Parts: sequence; structure tokens; C-alpha cells
Amino acid sequence: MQLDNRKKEVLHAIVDDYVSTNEPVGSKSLIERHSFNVSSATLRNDMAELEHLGLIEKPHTSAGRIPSDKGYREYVNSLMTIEELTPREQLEIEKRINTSVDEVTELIKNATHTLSETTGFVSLAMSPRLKKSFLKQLKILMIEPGKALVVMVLSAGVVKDKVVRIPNFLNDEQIMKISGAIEKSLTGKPLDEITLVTVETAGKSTDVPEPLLKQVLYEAYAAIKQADELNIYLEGEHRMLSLPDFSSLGRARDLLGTLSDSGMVAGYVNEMENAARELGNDDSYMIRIGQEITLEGLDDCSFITATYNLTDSVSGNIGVIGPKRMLYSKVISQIDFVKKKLNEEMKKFT
Amino acid sequence: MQLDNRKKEVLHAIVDDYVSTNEPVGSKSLIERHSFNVSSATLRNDMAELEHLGLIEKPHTSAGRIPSDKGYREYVNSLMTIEELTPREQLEIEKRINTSVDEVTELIKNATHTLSETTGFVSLAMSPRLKKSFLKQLKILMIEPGKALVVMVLSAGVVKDKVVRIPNFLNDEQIMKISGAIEKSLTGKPLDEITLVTVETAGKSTDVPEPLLKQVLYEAYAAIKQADELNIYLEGEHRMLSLPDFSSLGRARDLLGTLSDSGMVAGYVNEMENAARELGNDDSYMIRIGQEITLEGLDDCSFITATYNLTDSVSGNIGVIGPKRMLYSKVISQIDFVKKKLNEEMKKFT
DNA sequence: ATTAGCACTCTATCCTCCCGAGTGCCAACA
DNA sequence: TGTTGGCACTCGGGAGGATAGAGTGCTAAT
Repeated sequence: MQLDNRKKEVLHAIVDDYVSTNEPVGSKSLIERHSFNVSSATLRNDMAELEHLGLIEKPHTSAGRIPSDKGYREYVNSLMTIEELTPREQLEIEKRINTSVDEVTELIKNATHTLSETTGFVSLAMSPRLKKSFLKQLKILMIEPGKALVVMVLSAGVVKDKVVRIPNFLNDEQIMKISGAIEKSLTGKPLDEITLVTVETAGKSTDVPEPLLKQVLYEAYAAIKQADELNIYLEGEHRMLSLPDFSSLGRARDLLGTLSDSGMVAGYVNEMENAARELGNDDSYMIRIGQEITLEGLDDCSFITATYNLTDSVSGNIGVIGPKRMLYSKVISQIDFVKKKLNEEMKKFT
Repeated sequence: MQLDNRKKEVLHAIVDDYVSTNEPVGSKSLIERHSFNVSSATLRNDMAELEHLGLIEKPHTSAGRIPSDKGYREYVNSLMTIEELTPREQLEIEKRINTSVDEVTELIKNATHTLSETTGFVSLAMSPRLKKSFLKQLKILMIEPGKALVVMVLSAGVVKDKVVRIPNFLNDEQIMKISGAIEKSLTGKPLDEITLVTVETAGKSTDVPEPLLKQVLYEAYAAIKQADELNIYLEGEHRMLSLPDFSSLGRARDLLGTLSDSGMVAGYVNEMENAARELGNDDSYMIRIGQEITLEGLDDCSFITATYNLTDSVSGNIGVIGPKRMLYSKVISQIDFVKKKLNEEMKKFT
């Protein structure tokens, strides 16, 4: 994008003003609020040019201009400078996150909550992608005849479990044998390398009768597979209703309708993550603006996520969905800071 | 409430019409839609009377009447007749709930989801009140030095666990001793009779050094206490935005804002439950209408819950939050049916 | 007790008008 | 060539006003 300096400044100013006032900005108010050493007519020419480039647009003929998706994109990519949080703001966030918790999941929920409160938008986090973590322990506990609990401890310091049904006849001892056999042969294996076959092979060494054994092994396998399922935590949906951007009930409804399908949102975040990886994108955050987001009803939103790390190979996403008319520099640094703190806290678990 | 038959019919008709049209109903349209064998003037007199009794009210002088909270209350208490669901509707609900799951929690979530889908409103469920259930098993598993998992199996067929921190020096054997001691002495005790003292007494019989022991016992106690904490599952908040009753953004915002604080809603449901018990109320459902609900922003809502039973002594609530302008007879039977199915399914877990 | 008739009330809706902010374009200027 | 003042034009939004329509309460008659 080739823009001379003044045009850059104009676009910058338009985005800033529109973000803060929520009103289309005209050439005159631009002059009043900023110290351009030119007349409004000159800015009008610049603005015509910017509009021609598709960076800004007018809601109707006699209104001022608002940034287009492309305009926001340009702003985010080249124009804005990310500002650090003030020590006060940092403290506020630290205080909220540092609540001591015993499980990573709680920590992530904390962070999500904090993010929604500090940004005032919808926040979300994905649970860690555990496919790359490996099994450290696996125990099957008899609960009662026909019912057992599979407990797995993963390398990332995460504990997962699942209640499973097992044949009624099996006794404690048999279960322990199977449990031991699986543990022995699968310990150290990354979850994504464990298949039904691997588990079945592991169980062969026991002397438990075939059909019974097979069912238990299958359930154990199912438990392991469930352990690396992704969860998403969404919070603060109602905050969107307070934003003027969603004062139209229709938009608000579409937005919250889409967000209520958390599985769909999770899928989308996953896509974003994969796309970023393929592109070798090593920015510390990802941004999607307006129509760039392929979820229905999010046309007026921006989606910003960062990647947190539980271990070197196990990571997840945390971020925000807000109106595209947002203070990007601020929000990005908030997310970034929360992510940083989250990473620090996570070290305590691994 | 002393009402002659025709006045009852009039109130009934007003509620029905208002529920289905969402428009204040006048004497004339009442005549048109129902077969009263009197003139509109007579109904006007009746309506003036009903208004005097506080059962209906007018939004403004020249509009028709709408039911007041008291009017809905009268309708619900004495006027309506609950209609059975059609076989078709029943089938639809059964199909959704019968999805096989391994845990009670999943089952409850299923039911909540179903309820929101079939009513089109916000649905909610409380996790079972486990205070009255007793401990069947308690195991403490070493995960790694300094970290253990407390697994509890409760009489209601529920499995709970919690990761806890323990002193680094403790070894597997010591933990097993403690675990065994606690289990031995607490098995069969209802959760609400287990105190820190009980747990500490249980642990005395082991030969683990005092300060280390104490910490583990405390953590075990904390895990037990956490097991009977109540959770609430809320679903379908966004559906409220599609209702004409919440077409004003302000109302919608207040409502969703309140619902976003699930802890507060849970507390309120608890209060309702307790109040009903104290009154010895053995209706199969509880209803709160409009201002009867003491939560902010729910003035235009009704809150209907039923009690499901996991065992004789362990129960929880499931229900709906909808606009007070709702088809009570239908919604109540939907909730009732879901509850019935939920109870049936729960038998499989206990 | 019920009814017909009537005057009255109030909202919702539709028009119309007008203000003001903003634009695009043109001609003049540096 | 880039900048500027001037000006006619556009359009949305708000104010004001008229009107229709649904509904009410009251009264007098049945």
C-alpha cells in the first residue's frame, strides 16, 4: 500500500476519531481535532483518494467517512503503535490472574475472565492442545462392578479422567493388570500417536479373557482420545449489548446466536491457528477484522488471539472478540500482557 | 380470590390472547375471538372489575388490557389446565435426552440443552445437591512429588476428583496409608456430616509425621467439600433476543447481564428450593412470575423449575427462564416431561 | 344485570419541513 | 502540481402536526 505521509496520518486520524466518537468523521472535524497544517479542502482530496483505495467509506453521501475493513487492516498492520499498559493496569491484571488455583483449567478460566473484564468485550480461550503431550501415568480404578474411572496424568501437568463402563464380571485385580499393562507400554507416548491398535497391543500381555479385555481396552482408548479434545471458554457475551456498535437488536442477536455455538467458535479458532502456522506467521498475535471473519454475524467484530504455552510443545489460544471499532493498540497489549502472565503462571504447573 | 365464572373466563381469555398476540387486548377483540354470550360493554364492566382487583392493567388509557403479575399468578394457580405433550413432542424430547452418556453431569447438560431447544427460552439446571449422599470410596493417587489426585465415589453414582498439593517428601506408601485410613472411617458418611475434625480424626491412626499428615488431611477435606459444591448450567441466553418482549435493548442487556452471573442465579434457585421446602410445598414445579423474582432485570420474566431426583435423598433443579408472557401450560408440561425422562435416565447411574 | 350509544383519550404513524454537517467540484492561487 | 476558498448539492435525522383507530368509561334504557 503506497500512501504518502499525510494520507497515512489522515487514515490514522480517521480511525482514531471514529473509534473514540463512533461517528463518521468529516474533513472539518478532522482539522479541528488534529493539527494538520492544511485546509479541510485538501483533506477532502486526500479522503477521496483514500476512499478510492477502499480504505474508508461513507455510510451515505452527506456523512463523514468511516474506516473500511481494509482501512482497519492497514491501520493495524502499518499505522498504529502498540502502547504498553500502565503499571497500574498491569497490576490490576496481575492481581486477578494470580488467584491461586490447583488446576490449569482454572487458571485459564481466570485469565479469560480477566480479559473480558479488562477489555469489556467477549473473551475466549482454548484449552491446551494436548496432542503433543505424552502420557505420564494411566490408572484404571474400579468404582463398582461395571464401572471404572480412567485417570491419566499428562506430561503437561494436566490430569484428565473419564468414567467408563466395563464388563460386570471383571474384578479389581484384573483391572489393575490391564491398567498396569497399558501404562507400562504407553507411558512416554504422545497422545496423537496412541491409536486403538497401540492400546490393544499394550493389553495383549495380560491374561484377561479376550472379549472382556477388548471392551476395557476400547474404553481406555476412548478415555485417552477424550483427553485431548479441545474445549473453549467463552465469557462476557452480554457485554456486547452495551456497545453502540450492536445497538441494533438484529446484529446483536446474530452475534450472540453465533457465539452460543461454542463448538463452532472453537473450530474457527483452530482454523485461524492452523492457517497462521502454515504461513509461518510468528507474530505474537493474530487478528481478523470484520468480513475477514468467516463466522456469521461477526461482520462488525474483530477477533484477536494470542498463543499461550503450557510447555514448549503444548499451547492454546486466548483472545478477544470485540467490535471492529476498537482501540486496537490497547486491546492487543492487554491480550499480550494476559498471555504473558498466563505463561508465567503455567510454569508452576509443569 | 373470589371471581364469578365469567370473570374467570375473561381473565383466562385475556391471558391467552395476550400471550399469543403480544398486544393489549380490548373488549371488542375479546368478543370476536371468543364466544362470550354477552356484549362488549358487559366485558368492559368485568374488565374494570378485574383491573380494580389488580389482575389486569392497561399500558395507557386508550389501550387494551394486559395481565399483571397477579393476573398471571391467578391464571397459573387456578385457571389454566396443563396439557399433555403430543406423542410427537414427547418423542422429540426423548430422542434428544437418550443420547448415551457416561456421566450424570453430561446427562444433565443434555437435558438442559433439550429444554432450551424445545421451549425456545433460557434453560437451566442445578447439579445434584450431594450433601446428603455419602462417601463410597475415597482414593488419593500420587501424581508426582508434591501433587496428588483425590478421587471420591459417592453413593449417588457420582465420581468427583480434585488435584491437590501435598508435601514433596511424602511417598506413595504414605499417601496410600492416609488414603486408606480416611476411606475406612468416612465410608458411608453423608458429605454434610464430614468436617475437618472428622477427617483429622480419621487420619490419626496412621504413623505419618504430624505436620505432613495435617496438610494432606486438610487437602482431602477441601476436596470433599468441593465435591458437594453446586454448579449451574445455563443455556440459550441468546434466545431471549429473539423475543418481542425483549426488543428493547435496555431490557435485554439487563437480563443477559444478570444471567451472566451464574453464581447469582444459582443462589436464587437455591433460595427458591429452600423456600418451597419450608412451605412443605410438594407441587412438582415452582413458578415465580415477574416481580416475584428478586433478580435484577427479570421483571418481565417467569422462572419455572422442577425438581429431579438422582436418588431418594439427592436431587437438583431443572427449569426455564422465559418471558412472563409465555404459554405456561405448554412450558410446564415440557419441563415436567424432561424432568420425568431425566429421572428415568438417572436410575441407570445409581 | 346487561346493553347500545357516545364522547373522550391516547398512541402510533405518516407527512412535511428544515437544519446542519459533509461532500464534490471548480476556479484561483503559490 | 499541490493547495485553497467558495459554493451548490445531498441526505439523514429531528421537530411539528394532522389523522386514524382502537379502546375506554359513563349514562340511560331495557
